[in-house]
Parts: sequence; structure tokens; C-alpha cells
Amino acid sequence: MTARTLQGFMELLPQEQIVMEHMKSVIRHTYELFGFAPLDTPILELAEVLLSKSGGETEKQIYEFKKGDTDLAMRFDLTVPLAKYVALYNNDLTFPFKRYQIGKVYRGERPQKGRFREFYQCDIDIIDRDELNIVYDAEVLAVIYTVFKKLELPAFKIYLNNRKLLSGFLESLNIRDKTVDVLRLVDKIKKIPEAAFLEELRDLGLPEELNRKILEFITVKGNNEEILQALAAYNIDNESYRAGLEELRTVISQARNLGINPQNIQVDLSITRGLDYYTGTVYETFFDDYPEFGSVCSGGRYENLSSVFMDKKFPGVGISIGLTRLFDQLRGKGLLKIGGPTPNKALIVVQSAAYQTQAVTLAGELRRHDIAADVFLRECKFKKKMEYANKIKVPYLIIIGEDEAAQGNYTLKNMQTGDQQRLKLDELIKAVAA
RNA sequence: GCGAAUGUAGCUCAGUUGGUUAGAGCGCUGGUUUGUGGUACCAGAUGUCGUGAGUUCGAAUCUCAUCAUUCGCCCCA
Repeated sequence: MTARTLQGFMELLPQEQIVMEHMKSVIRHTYELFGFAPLDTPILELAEVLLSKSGGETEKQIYEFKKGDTDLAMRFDLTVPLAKYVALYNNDLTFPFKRYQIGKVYRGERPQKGRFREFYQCDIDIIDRDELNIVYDAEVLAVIYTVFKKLELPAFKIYLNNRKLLSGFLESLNIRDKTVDVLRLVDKIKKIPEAAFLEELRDLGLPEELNRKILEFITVKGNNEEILQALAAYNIDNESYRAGLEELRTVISQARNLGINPQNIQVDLSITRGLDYYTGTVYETFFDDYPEFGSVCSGGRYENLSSVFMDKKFPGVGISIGLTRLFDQLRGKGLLKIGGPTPNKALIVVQSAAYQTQAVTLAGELRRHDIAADVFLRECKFKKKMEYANKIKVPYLIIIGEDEAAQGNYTLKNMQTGDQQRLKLDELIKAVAA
């Protein structure tokens, strides 16, 4: 029997896991800072629930199995479980309902770079009844912006668009029936040359003249203000188009009021998102210098979250950080500050077993002062104890030996600088806590 | 689901037209005399060369199969 881990499942060493947990904690705290409440739903659900609103692609990738007579499935994302949750508890929830959820989701697809079968999604969503204020679409941007800033990530941009613009535009060209196909193609524009894009449009049976217009429309360049102006200049007489433009304008201006640096958001009309339940604003986040990472955070607005479960209307807007991908790609580029494999601030070592009692007592004292500390208990040469302390990269080493015991003090060694000093208990605690 | 590539020590890899006991660096273990690590020096361990079969006097090297991994496409975080 050889030990191995399934492909597409991430497993980390302690020094990496510590960084991962830190990122999770920053995300969690930021989400709560914006007033989102925590939510946890089961990893397993009835298959019929998870497959309720999905297209063919989900069915192909979802892990599904039978236990007894029950058809079960592992959650594919956190949005469908949220839809079920809202349908189930809407009478007990207070709207607008803001929730966050950080959890693993499962997709049985072929693992590739940045693609996992088990990965963390860190979702936020705001759900309301009947109508949801458009300003929330800007708030979602502010949350992501704050998280990325706090995580000290490389330069990034949140690209946004409004689906109503393109669908209104296509409607005005009288090719509304091709909307889904065109959207799928638009999503690929960054990956394929323009000629190939035009050819694929031609394959849809659209006339050359329209195709040029579509290409021109989705590749409008400029800063946010310039793009908004260009969109207004199109002067398209279509209700959906006008609504989309107005929404986009509001989101941009409110984002500024929320304190987002305009450098970090960019209107991009080629962002459409594959998932067909989005109806308005859509988001995707990329790093300026690492486009190959793919989108590390995306989402959008949907008009009707729980429609498959009930008649009431619940519009929402949400976004999700793909934490596993984010972590994996940053690690691959050496962009993570990976430290030692221990959360300990101090390690206590004794010169000989005779001082074990003092060591254990001191550890208790440090922990009562909220200082993560540990006693090294393996009996070996003192040199080995030093090597251990060095290897786990613990910031402080506390030594107890004959002299210290006699004088009733401790030797505190800063492992980074090598400096050491003799301190009494209260001085020691102060020095380590600093 | 479709297409392509790659499998040699824990990791990254070398291994010359098939030729004897398969190598390097990093890491790991021990040591350089007993209260001090990170540097240096010395020594050491670890491989059924992915697996199975075939060709050959002889295979890490050639052929086939198989498994695994990786990279594209599709779709997505």
C-alpha cells in the first residue's frame, strides 16, 4: 500500500497551511467588517437539490452517488446551497440578508494548473425580496477591494460589466436569439485573435457587418469615464441597454464613494461570465502582471435566486474568491511570505531534565498571557535543541539551565539576531509579547 | 469527453551511438569532545530507473501494452 493523495486535491505542509489559514482569517474578518453574517451549509445535499437549476456542464462535473436509496451529491458551488437555504428559511431571515460562506466545493473535472477538484470558495451575497438596491453591486466591489488590499496581493484589477448592455445591444441589432452563443464567444475574445473571433461569429450565420459592430462594441477601450461616454454615444434605443448603462454608471460612481481606487476597477465589455443565471452586473478579477493566473474572484447579480424552489422573488448580488487557486498560483510564483511551520512565538528548552518542571510552569505562564509557547521535551544534546528551534523558525528561544535556576531568571534568545539576555519572569513576558 | 507530452533518490534533474557495482545539487541523518542554531568541513543513508512483457549475449536507454502525472480544448474559482 503506497500513501498517496487524489489528484486535484490540495494538501499543504504546516508552514504553508499557516499562510492559508491567515488568508482565510483576513477574508473572514473583512467580510464581517462589511456586515456579512457567517453561514455554513452541508457539503452533501440531495442530488435533486444541487442539480435543480444546473445546465449540462454541472451535471457532468458534479460528484454524485447513492447511499442506500438516496441520491446524494457534493456541492458544486456555494450559491445553489444558498438558494436552497433562502427558500427554506426565508420566513426567519431578515432582508436584505447578507451572508458569507467560506467552504470547500467539489468538481469532478480534469485537474490542470490552477484547477482543482476540491477547492475553497469564499462567497459573499446580498439577497433582498423583490428588489435589491444597485448600490450593493458597488459594495461587493468594495469588499473584494478591501480583502485584496489587506492580503497585500500584487497589483490587480476587478473588471466589471453589465449584461444588460450587450443583450440590449444585440436586441437592437435584431439578433436576440443568438445572445447565448454570442456571449459564449465574447468571453473568449481575450484568448483568440480577432480574425478567429469574426470567423466564429460568421459560423453562427451572422452577417459580416454586424460582426464588426459586435467586435467594436466589446473592445471599446479607455478609462471608466471614457467607456461610459462611448456607451452613451451609441445612443441605442433599447430599454435593457439604457438600464444597463444607468446601473453601470451608478456602480462606478458609488464605488468611488466607497473609497475604491479607480485604478483597481475597470469596465470591460468583454466580461460576460459563463454562468447563465447572471442578469446584470458581472465581475472578474485578474492580476495585472499575472494574467495567466486566471480569474481569482468573480461573480455578479442575479434576479431570482430561489426560483426553482419557490415562487417568491429574491434578487441578489454576490462574488466568490477562489482561494485555493489564489493560494496555489501565488505560491507557484513565490509571492507568499512563507515562514516557519509553527505558530509558536517562543520555545522553551532546558539544559537538562532537572529543569523540566520550571519549563512546563513557564509555558503555562506565557500561555496565560496569550503568548503561543511550547516546551521542547525530547532528551538530546543541547545542540540538537538549538537546531530544532532554528528549523521551526521560532522567533524566541527561552533557555533554562543551572545558572538560570540558581538566579531565578531566564535566558531569552532572539533567534533572528542571536542576541540573548537574562530576564526575570515579568520582563521576559513583556519582551516576548512585544 | 477530445488532443499532446512526460515518468531515474524526499525535491530539481544528468545519464553521451544499448555495455560491468546508476550519478549530481538541494534536502535528510550523524560527526567536528559534553550551555548555543543558521555558515564551513567530514561521513552516511535512501532508487525493484512508474509497472508488465518483448527484442538482445546485455536495456534507465529500443518496441508494445498498462498505470500515473502534467499541459492544451471544453467549462470554470
